[in-house]
Amino acid sequence: MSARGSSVTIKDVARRAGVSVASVSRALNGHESVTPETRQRILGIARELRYMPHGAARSLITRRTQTIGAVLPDLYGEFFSELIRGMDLAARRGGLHLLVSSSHGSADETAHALRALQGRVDGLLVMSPHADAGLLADNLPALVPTMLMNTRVDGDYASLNVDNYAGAYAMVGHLVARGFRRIALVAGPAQNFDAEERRRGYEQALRDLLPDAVPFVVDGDFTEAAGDRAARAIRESAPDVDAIFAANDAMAVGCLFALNELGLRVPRDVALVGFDDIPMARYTTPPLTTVRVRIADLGERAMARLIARIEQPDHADAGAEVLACELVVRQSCASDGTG
Amino acid sequence: MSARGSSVTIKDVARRAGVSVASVSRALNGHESVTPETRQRILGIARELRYMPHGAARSLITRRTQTIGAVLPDLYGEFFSELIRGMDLAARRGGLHLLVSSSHGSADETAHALRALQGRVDGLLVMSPHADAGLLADNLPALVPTMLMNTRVDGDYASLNVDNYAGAYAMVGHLVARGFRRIALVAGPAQNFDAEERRRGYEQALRDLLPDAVPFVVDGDFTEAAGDRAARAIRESAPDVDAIFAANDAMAVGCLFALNELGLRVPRDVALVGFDDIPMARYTTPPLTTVRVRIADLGERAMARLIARIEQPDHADAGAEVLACELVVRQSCASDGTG
DNA sequence: GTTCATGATGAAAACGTTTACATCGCCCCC
DNA sequence: GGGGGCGATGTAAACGTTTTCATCATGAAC
Repeated sequence: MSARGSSVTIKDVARRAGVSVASVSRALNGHESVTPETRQRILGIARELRYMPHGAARSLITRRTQTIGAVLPDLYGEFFSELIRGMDLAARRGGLHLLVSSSHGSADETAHALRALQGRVDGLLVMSPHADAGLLADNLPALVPTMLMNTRVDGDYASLNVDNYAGAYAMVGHLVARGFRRIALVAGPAQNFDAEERRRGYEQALRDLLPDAVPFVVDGDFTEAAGDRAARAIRESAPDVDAIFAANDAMAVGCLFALNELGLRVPRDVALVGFDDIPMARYTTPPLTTVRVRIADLGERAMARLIARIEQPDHADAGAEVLACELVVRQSCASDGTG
Repeated sequence: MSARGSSVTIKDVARRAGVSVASVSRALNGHESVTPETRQRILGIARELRYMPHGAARSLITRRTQTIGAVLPDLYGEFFSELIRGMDLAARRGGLHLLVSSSHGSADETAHALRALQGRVDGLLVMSPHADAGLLADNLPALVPTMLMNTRVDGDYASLNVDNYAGAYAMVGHLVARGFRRIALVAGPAQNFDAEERRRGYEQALRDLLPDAVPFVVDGDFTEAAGDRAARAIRESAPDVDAIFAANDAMAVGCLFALNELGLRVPRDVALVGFDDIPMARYTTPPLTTVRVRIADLGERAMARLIARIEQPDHADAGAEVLACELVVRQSCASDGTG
């Protein structure tokens, strides 16, 4: 029928129904002050015309977008997959959409993403382990409720952090209790808040529990490839290492792969533990001892708190919350190798 | 300073700079017809005021959102993680954002998501293996460029499908060549297009290559838990099965876990193969023989085609494209068990 | 010293909604 | 029968941008 280039608007519906746009809006949004017959007629015509409200126009006037923006360092791997799942869960419960944006670990891109999200989201979930206070202060839209995750900055932002320090400390404690004495850490990327906290936990635990041991840290970047390289480097330079603590599970998986290729059996020849408890951890052979982060819960909780803040801005739950971790013992670090 | 509830707009900048909003807009968007000094003054004030353009308002007038909407059946697991990564890659290259929406496998939610995205996106990437033609016709915004993925419908939509049939056929061929004769299929969810095509490939290959064999299919739903259950069911009811073909890798991982628990060695006691080649597949023990889908490529390619359509609507690349799969042979189906 | 092009700027319309306010019947009640 | 209340509907403003068009000054060309 209409060969016009633009799509059908509320005006078209109003014209066809012989009413004003106000009535169409009211009918569509379920206001009560419109007679049942008019409403039916309008609804019928809207359906017939395949009318769909224009989101941007609606947002402009209502100041609501029904969307939460999530700015994450990356979208790659099981960790973020789980995180997004948790966010999606809570968002769906609140009837909200999820706009994900990856900063690819770059401060520039983080800034750009934050600015671009202004006016398209009702709230912001920002995980930027590499961000500093200035960046956030400069680029966070002033009036958009924001929740920071695993981020170093804690002015009076609302935030949610994982207790990386305690988790790493507990893991080292477990290894020591099992009799391991030469424990290497495969660290995460430099400048990364999570990575730094985990390393801090490792080092402090070593100081406390094995005062004579010297920390042995090899570099990594949270990827499987880095784990692979690290394991080979450790075997090369320090074959007496009896336990490898990878700062996340992805690297532990890489280590496991390399160790297998080197003909070493885990845990008989060397113990191996990780951090995060990604879904895959229980399916490796042997299943991986790790620190459970409840990644999906983290995303879900952050989203839920954010939504609460949006719905009740007065409550102003601007606190910093820390999520406890939990040691998950599987077969990859049995001291006697029998699991 | 300003204690007003609303955030700073272009008008505030204009007032402070003593110019009209038009000039501010021009300065900010890099138009040439504004003197260098005015531009500098405006830019300075904008920065000082932390002005950020309101996305919805801008979209309303420009009819561009710089955002692509992706409606996926789910956000859970490595498959979607990889898919999203590919999309993100291509989107970023085009300077676009990604708005993901999960339909949780429900037609209602798919419809709702599609409608809600009207006016917030420049293009739509829809993967709904469960959708039928009517649903899409009713709910796809008329003028929004759309790309369908792994979806049964193919009117004159632009689409991108994985060659599931050929992949499954090839896998069965490989198993037969290796000498396996009693091959069970752990199927995907009913009504799912991908699942149906893979099953069709399995059944046809069996008919062609092992005319005497009767197909043996157990139900599954693409989750690890289903794989676990299926493997136990197979061992229970048909211990003579010598190869298990899981319709996706997640279920294969579940099978592997169950088989290990049952004390069976893969591939010595029973061969196991999957489909998708998720990143994890190479890290299981033994590494998993599977059909590589190049998931990230799939997402990237779909996004790239969509962007091309948006930028050059005339070219109208509305074709149906099929992405070939590739057999990846690892150790989980060696016929002699030595890999 | 006109005329004309040019380049910088401003005024205002437009985008598609929602909603405060005005209007207009209608019915009820005195 | 008139006033008051109310329920249904319409009018128009508002949201924050971009962009067309008009305006105005400036300088060049004659």
